[in-house]
Amino acid sequence: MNIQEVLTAKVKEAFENLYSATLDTVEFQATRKDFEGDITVVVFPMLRVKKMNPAQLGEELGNFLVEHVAEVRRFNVVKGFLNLVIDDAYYLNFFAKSTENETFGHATQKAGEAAVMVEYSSPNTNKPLHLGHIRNNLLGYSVAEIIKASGKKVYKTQIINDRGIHICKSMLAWKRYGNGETPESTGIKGDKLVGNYYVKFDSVYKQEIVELVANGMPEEEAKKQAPILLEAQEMLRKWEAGDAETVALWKQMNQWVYDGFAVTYKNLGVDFDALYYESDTYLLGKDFVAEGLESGVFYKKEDGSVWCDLTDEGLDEKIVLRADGTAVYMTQDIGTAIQRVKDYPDVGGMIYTVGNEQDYHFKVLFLILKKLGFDWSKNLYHLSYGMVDLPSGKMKSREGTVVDADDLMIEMAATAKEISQELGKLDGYSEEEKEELYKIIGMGALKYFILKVDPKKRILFDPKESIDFAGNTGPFIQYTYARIQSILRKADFDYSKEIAGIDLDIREKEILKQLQGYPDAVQLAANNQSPAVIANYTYDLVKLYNSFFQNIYILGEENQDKKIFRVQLSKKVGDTIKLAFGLLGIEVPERM
RNA sequence: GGUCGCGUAGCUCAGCUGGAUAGAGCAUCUGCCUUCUAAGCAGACGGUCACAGGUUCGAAUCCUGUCGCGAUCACCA
Repeated sequence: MNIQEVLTAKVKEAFENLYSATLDTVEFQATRKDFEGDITVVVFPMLRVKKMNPAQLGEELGNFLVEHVAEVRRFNVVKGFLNLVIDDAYYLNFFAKSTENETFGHATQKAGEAAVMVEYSSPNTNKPLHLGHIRNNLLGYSVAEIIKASGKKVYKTQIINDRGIHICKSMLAWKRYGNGETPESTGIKGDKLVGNYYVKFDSVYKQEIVELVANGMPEEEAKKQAPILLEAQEMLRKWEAGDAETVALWKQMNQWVYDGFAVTYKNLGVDFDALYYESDTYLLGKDFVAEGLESGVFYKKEDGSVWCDLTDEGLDEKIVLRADGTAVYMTQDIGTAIQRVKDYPDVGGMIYTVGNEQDYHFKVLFLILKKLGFDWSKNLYHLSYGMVDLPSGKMKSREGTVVDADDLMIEMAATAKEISQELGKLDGYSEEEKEELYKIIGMGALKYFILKVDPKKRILFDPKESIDFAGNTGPFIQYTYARIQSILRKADFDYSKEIAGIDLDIREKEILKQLQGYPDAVQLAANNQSPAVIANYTYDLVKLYNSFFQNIYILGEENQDKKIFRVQLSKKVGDTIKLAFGLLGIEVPERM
């Protein structure tokens, strides 16, 4: 039981005894630094129940608590705030218990609790991943890990957009201009190779438009009539008809892309439990449209197209099936969602990690699934995040204004290497170990940089300004972890015994208070689907620890019990950093 | 134009379901490596929380309006 729960009961009891009145809730906050105390009871809300002077009420409550609650040492009252000083013994006792649990703060999976499916990444297969995908992947992966740690079973999934006009464009350009190039023959990473032809397609397409316009065709018309576009559309029709040659090329080029993505995912450190391919699912959903048509959820227009009327919900009408009977995006999303619950019957809800440009789409999708009567539809969430923009504006693959994911990761490691070499603390590490470490630090900087900001806010990324390695950054936190490991390596004595009865330094107490808040931080992060909560929590913990580390001797302490406690405390902070960073997908180094 | 999101220090961001004098980092300036890793620590400087109303004992936080930025409103995905 944490101190807040203990005090809630006692304050209520005090109220009954002193004023024969009943409190529903008791409001707490951390005591401000300017006053003495560890936790503060806000008395203002109590005035509604018992009308009296807030300072006097605080005074009387304080006296009662000191008398009846062992943990409360003393108190002071400032205006309507009752500041309580909590006994060191309480924190030592909490600490002893928390150290028994290696994964303190992470809940074990509760029996009977429904699983959650988290979708993220979901790329198109016609071009390599860029910084925008990095944000998506890091967010999705991290939220999945956080929800796991909050006590639920999680499936990570993605839907790979492997079919459609976009991949046909790359295929066509490769067929025309590729001269049989392969990743093997050129040494170019598969997704990059395919992406090159997507860019090639676009430049030919643009050229054709210019020529058509020069010959007198209106631009709108030219955009639709450019020969290379018509040919790509023809290719898509062939694909849908199952044309052997087209399908073979499609398979081959997609495979190149998958091989390339696999490398990027591995370097990013993300993984998936279940893969869905659009080529398998794009026809799904039609049956449910038919059912919905029958039950009146949808209606048919004269031309045969099927719609859902959402004007009652303040939205528009939305098409769910084309006039020619083919599926639109919404159709397959309906089908895929239903398919997933069929495949994984323990799933009770889903989280879609998709940019905020699709807010409207998901609002509609969830409403439609609700109208179709699926009870799990109430547990569908769109983890909507802001775009990653450059100073010049949006990233555009076709125009080459993207920050490539692979390149960025390499740059981050290179920067880490530069800084490390300047500091020169890695004597005794082999070149291999060093390279591995540079990657860990570089990725730590990148991941923390992205995850520490609230998902819904957009990020401006300036390639000219490198990501920081000092201050509120991943490497700062990793560095603190490495410092702690250094202490632990040097602590060549048995520090396992439980310590009680020592006086705590104010800095030690602050660390203990912060540690006690870790379980709440995990739950809050899970509820808000926000890795930023974990990032900020960890930063605060690390700041407190560094202040302690720099101002108080640990191994140099003469009192044996204090020395042991400080080593234990260091270890616990290190363990917590590792756990928390694990939720962000960031590794921690033994040295740096 | 309708809808949704965002607007906090020069820059990048915290600030939970309303609570004390709004907090960090970067940048600028001072100190600190002959005991545990200076990617650090200790400190200084820096804010009309976009603006205007409202609710409340109390508003950066909740409500309304205005302004600014972004997204979206396709038989595209």
